[in-house]
Amino acid sequence: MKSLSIKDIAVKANVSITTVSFIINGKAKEKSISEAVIEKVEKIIEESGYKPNQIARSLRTGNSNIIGLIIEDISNSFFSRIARLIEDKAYKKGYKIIYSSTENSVDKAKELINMFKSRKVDAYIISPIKGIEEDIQMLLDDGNPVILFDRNLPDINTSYVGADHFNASYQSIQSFIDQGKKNIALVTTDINVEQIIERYDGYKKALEDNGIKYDDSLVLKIHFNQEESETIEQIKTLFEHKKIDAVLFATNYLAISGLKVLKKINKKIGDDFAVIAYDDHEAFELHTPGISTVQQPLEEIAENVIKLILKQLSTKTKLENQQVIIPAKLIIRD
Amino acid sequence: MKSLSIKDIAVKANVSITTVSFIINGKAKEKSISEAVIEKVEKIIEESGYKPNQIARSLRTGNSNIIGLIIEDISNSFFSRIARLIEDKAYKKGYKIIYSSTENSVDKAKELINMFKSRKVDAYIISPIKGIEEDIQMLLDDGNPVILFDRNLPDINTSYVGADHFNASYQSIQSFIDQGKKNIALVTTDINVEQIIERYDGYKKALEDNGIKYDDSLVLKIHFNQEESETIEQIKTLFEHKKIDAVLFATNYLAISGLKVLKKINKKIGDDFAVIAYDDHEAFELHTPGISTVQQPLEEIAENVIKLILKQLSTKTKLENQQVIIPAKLIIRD
DNA sequence: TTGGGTAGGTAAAACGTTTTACTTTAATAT
DNA sequence: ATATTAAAGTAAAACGTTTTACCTACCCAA
Repeated sequence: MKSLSIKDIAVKANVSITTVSFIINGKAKEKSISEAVIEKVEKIIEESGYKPNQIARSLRTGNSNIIGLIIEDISNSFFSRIARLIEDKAYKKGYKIIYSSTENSVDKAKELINMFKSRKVDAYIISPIKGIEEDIQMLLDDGNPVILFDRNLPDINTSYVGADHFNASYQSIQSFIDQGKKNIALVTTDINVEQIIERYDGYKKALEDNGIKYDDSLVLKIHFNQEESETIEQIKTLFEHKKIDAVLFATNYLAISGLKVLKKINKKIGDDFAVIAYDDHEAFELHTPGISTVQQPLEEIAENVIKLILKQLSTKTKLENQQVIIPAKLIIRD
Repeated sequence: MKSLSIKDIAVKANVSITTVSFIINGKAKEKSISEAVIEKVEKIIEESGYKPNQIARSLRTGNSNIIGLIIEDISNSFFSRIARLIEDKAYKKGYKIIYSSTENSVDKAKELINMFKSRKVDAYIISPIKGIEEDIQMLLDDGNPVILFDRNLPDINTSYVGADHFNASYQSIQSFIDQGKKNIALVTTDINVEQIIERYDGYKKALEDNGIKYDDSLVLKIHFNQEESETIEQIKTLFEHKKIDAVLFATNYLAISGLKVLKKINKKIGDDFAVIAYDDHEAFELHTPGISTVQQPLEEIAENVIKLILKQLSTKTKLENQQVIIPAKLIIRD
């Protein structure tokens, strides 16, 4: 069953294709089509259930009403929740989202950009990784709206939305110190992205400002793509061999691995051992005792991303770049 | 900066558009294009970074290499993990995914189907809700490959992949009874989908088979779209006013709300109060004591879905429908 | 010498829209 | 009476591909 085309409608209504097109696109008035014709055509469209072929439309107009979303991993709750919020808001403005996960692979990220390009997406929302600067720059050079979020690329000159990772990290460490902690560990990942580096910098600076000597052996950098069992081993080693009274986990999945270790070695969180996790997770509220976390303002991030994108899309000229840095919130639980 | 077209390549190589097209599509041999020309053109394509415009391609060929994925909510970890697995596997075969969340709204689901239709997606993977049977039937009538997963629609005659919800639920209840429990509650949702109904039926049948009288007041049906605070209130009321020694939660988010209640009213899970949650969640393993769960075989579900879709896509004739029911696994923790 | 076959290619239609530039008719102004 | 303008609409080009049907030149067999 072939689907209807604008031509079928035109024939049925006994008018030209042009006329139907004007009516579909709400330009009937301005192109002085009579009320009678408008009504007739609209009725036929309604009855026949005709829907314009978006592909043909895209080919002709050059835009697709699709926004490409490139993230690290849709199965990570931070990203899936952001994705949902962005999808929601975009949907209301008539935009669809195509997403894909890079899995932190530069090659995959590049491929994704190419694929989005050949699909002529109208805009790009990217949580980037190092190594794709050139590709992003090409998009910008071609005049595509691009917004980075969660992680920034210092060399790229475009809008960015993200949480204030440095301060969030700093404050977490400060709160440990205020509780009298001295031996504070950091469990982080080795992926080389701004946001992780800032968390590290915040950790270091807070120690320094409080006159505590930075000890490299208290910082554990977990390899990104490794099996969880190995991660658990490494954290276990750290906990068992070092004198530690507090630990900041730089991501929620690392914290989850860390909590598994604690359960395994039967170490209790309490007065002599404190934990803070970066990025909230349902498991943390439920945990006994509750796990303190740095909450990223998901809603606000999504809101700002989509606001910037839509603003950019609705004007043809390139807008001023904006760097939106949103404070994260330290939630203390026990 | 306009992007390159096949014409630009043709001009540069001093051959016809047709020739370039044949080469791009690997039909050069079969169309007897000389080695020399092939090489020349390929070199130019390589150097110029030309990528065919997929939109034009889609318009001409009628297929998009895009698969539409319609789910309830991408921010639910069950769906986001399935989505990731499907995306992965599809990607390897050159297919992209467009997804959207229905939020359990019939209207939104219908809109999504229409939107996918007008975008000419090659296939549909749908976790359906009641009320869109007609729309799905239309897709099938038009010859589109459609696969349902997680939830089936009994009236629709197409392939389906999902877990064996009835038996998983039955076994959970049986395990309670084997532990000597008598007053077993079910906390479920009021959305009217197969998979939820099966869980309910399994609960009922297990009680019946063991000679325990079904008590309607022990079954709490939570309204789907309500605030979590209200859910917590309702569960709290149930726990406080009824004599209960075991409870099965029909979804993981309900279980999480339930655990929050237990924490709040300071009721311990143990010998006199047992809990099983349907669908695993990281919080359950970490919880003290560990929460037993019914684990859905995500990987297998995704695998089967994509296998069926790809098989269907690679043949032009409609294949035999398949109903793949995969056993779920009861994981006992403590 | 003719006919057929094949190697190596190309012109042009088609996919379903949008949009520009144009036509026709009627009304109005001078 | 004539020029101008407005109203109502349309023909055809263009977007970038794929694909069908064709063309030309050459070779070889009968």
